[in-house]
Amino acid sequence: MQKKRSRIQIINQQKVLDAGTEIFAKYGSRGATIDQIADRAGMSKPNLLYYFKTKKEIYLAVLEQTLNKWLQCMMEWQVTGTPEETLTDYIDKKFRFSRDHAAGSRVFANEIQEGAPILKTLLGENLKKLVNENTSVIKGWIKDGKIHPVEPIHLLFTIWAVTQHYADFSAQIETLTGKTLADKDFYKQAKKSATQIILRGVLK
Amino acid sequence: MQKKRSRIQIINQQKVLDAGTEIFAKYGSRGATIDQIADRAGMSKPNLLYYFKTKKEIYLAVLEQTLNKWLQCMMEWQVTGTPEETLTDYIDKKFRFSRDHAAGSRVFANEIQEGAPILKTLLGENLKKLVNENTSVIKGWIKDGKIHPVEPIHLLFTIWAVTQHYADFSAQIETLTGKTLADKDFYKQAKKSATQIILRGVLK
Amino acid sequence: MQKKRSRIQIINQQKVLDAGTEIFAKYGSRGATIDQIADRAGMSKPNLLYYFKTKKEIYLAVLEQTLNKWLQCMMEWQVTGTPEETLTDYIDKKFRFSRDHAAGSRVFANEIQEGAPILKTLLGENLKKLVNENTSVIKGWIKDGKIHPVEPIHLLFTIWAVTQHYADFSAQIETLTGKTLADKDFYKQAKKSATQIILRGVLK
Amino acid sequence: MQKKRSRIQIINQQKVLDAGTEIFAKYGSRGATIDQIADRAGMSKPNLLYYFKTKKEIYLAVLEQTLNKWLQCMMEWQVTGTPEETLTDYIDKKFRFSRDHAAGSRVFANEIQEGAPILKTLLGENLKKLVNENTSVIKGWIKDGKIHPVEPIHLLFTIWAVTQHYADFSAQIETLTGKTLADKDFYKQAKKSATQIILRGVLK
DNA sequence: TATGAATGAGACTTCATTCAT
DNA sequence: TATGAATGAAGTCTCATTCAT
Repeated sequence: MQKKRSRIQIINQQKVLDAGTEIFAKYGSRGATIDQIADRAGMSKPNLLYYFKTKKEIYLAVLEQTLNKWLQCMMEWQVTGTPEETLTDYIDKKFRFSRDHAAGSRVFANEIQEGAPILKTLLGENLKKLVNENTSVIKGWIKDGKIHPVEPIHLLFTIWAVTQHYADFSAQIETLTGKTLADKDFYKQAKKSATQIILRGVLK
Repeated sequence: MQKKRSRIQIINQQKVLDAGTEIFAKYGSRGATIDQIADRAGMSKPNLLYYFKTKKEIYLAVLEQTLNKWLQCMMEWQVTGTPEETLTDYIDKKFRFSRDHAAGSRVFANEIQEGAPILKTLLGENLKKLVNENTSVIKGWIKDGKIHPVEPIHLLFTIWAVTQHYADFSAQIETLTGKTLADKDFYKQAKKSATQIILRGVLK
Repeated sequence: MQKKRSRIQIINQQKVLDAGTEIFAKYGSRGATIDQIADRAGMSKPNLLYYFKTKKEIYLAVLEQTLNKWLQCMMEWQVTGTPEETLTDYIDKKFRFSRDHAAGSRVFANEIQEGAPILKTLLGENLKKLVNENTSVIKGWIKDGKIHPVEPIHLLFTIWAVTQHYADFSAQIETLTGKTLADKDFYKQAKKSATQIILRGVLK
Repeated sequence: MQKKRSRIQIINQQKVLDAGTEIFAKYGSRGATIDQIADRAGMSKPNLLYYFKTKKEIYLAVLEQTLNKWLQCMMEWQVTGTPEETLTDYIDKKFRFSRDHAAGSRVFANEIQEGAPILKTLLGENLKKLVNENTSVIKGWIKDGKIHPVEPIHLLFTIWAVTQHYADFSAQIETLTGKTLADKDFYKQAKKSATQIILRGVLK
């Protein structure tokens, strides 16, 4: 029997998660303070702690929520189409994630920089499995002569790098261009450029 | 009259900078503690504070030192050669920076995620100027029909993204491959893959 | 006009008093928390506070309830009989109190250790008067040559010490013997031993 | 190689232990606050925490220090002499402990009331062994017809009860008599009365 | 009568920084 | 130059109490 969560509980917990995502994205799990999170969530610190007993608990929930969305994105790698279709679709999904979950992406980046003490246990072997599936598909393409020979794992890293960059370095990008992925034209342009380079870079 | 710096001073200050770089890379400017830095530097906290009066001073020095090395790397963009030569050389330099200054790169990444409050003043318009120079060159190549038309700034972002990814996400990469850029073969493979994709992606 | 107390009110207030006695006995007036008491009383914290407005109020009520029972016990010192009868009866009553109100006895012990800030005002001169009456009786016995000469107050302390020990140190006693005063045989044995020693110790 | 402890460290740690003993005696492990302890020790809270990292650590050290003194007292049960000599000596030692370590005795009393979560592990089977040795001796006396038949364990409890009572209930005793064991005459009187009653209570 | 939600005060603990040697 | 000792400020968390329903 699962715990009943009243309407207000769900709303407030989500408020905390959203605020926490923003703050953890900026300052990391250690640098972030409950005060900051409570402030951004628009509630008092003790009230926040009524919903999540400890800072760690908030961090965990933030990580988990982001992870779920991220895994969903990762798993939707469509293996049925041609390499061009598959890669285009994958890059599209990753870009969408970067735009819609920029802060979450940065929380991940931070967690990884801190040595991923939590993520490792949350992910376990899941990521490895997903990656193995993806690289297998790429290997197949190469064997079938559909794309240029390239180390599959590095192709994946390249895609991740480019798509996540727009989320993780949005501050820098905004300084240089005045734009973020929230800007529709900029988003299209960024996605188009990245897709072009990568596709042309591997397709025969 | 500038302060005399004895031999031991120079050595110890560098010890602190190295330790600080590692710790700030992991935990950000707020999350890092002087204790951790002193510990890694192998000196007592008060002794460390004899060399740098405050935590902020350490952070600033770390940032500045990394910035100098980074700017040097950025400015060595050789505009004389062909696009192929120029890009190959640039990617090579960025990869070398990622390998030799992985922690510094992560300090940057953190600083940018925190909103780059210090970097902005340290960089001022320098980065914009550099970027403008680079994009001008790329625009010239396109106009001359030497490379496919791409948004120059996004090409730059792509290169940065890929090259920095190996430094900033080394923890994740190590989990998945068991390797880091410190591994010679892995380094070559990564650089080769990235270079291939990007060059093929833009060259005609 | 006194407040009407409904049936449920009386029941719940007693629940709180019982739970409070247990918890205050373990952790003292400061160390005990309303949460613990509410938990043990099987009601929510706000509901508990509907019956007693503050923690102090609970503590006071617990103390007062125990005090009443204790005074009743103390006042039933039967002066009419022989020393043997009187002491036997007194020890019996004190033992019964220890058995039936072990937790209450420990609440007292705690209160006294904390300096008895409340008890002092609740007791006022009552205890002194009672003690004076008792010591007078003992003095009479001595004068009449009925018992060995002994400082009356120390005889009282001895009786209190032994009888209360079984309540206040029941945890230790249980560790060593596996028994408590709730065990009928153990209770008889303890009372018999104590009575024997004390009676033989003072009777001629 | 054991940690070096400078002179001032030893002094300050002892200051904390003494203050801690007093405060824990009054308020128990939960009710006591670091502020109170620091206050009584005459040092600032952070400075106190420089010597003992947590409140629990102080509590443990207090308990351990008292335990050592207590065990020493318990183990000096001189089995060589007559029952009269042995018991007199034992009561004397227990009284001295009550006088010299009254606060420590109350810390114990509190710890036992809280269920002795720490003491149990610190003591382990030690106390049981000690008690078994003592009761064996008493059984021998009874078999040899040297003392009246009594349950040995209850004789021990009686002695403990009376001797500890003067420490654990010193507040009450002071209220009633205006004296504590620190008063030489009162100490002698108390010890004499207790010894008389108990000896006469068991010796033939 | 009962309880989920909210909060200010205060307790524990960490940490940057200073002092004294 | 080096470090043990000390501290104020700030951060995490608990808890008595109140509010609203």
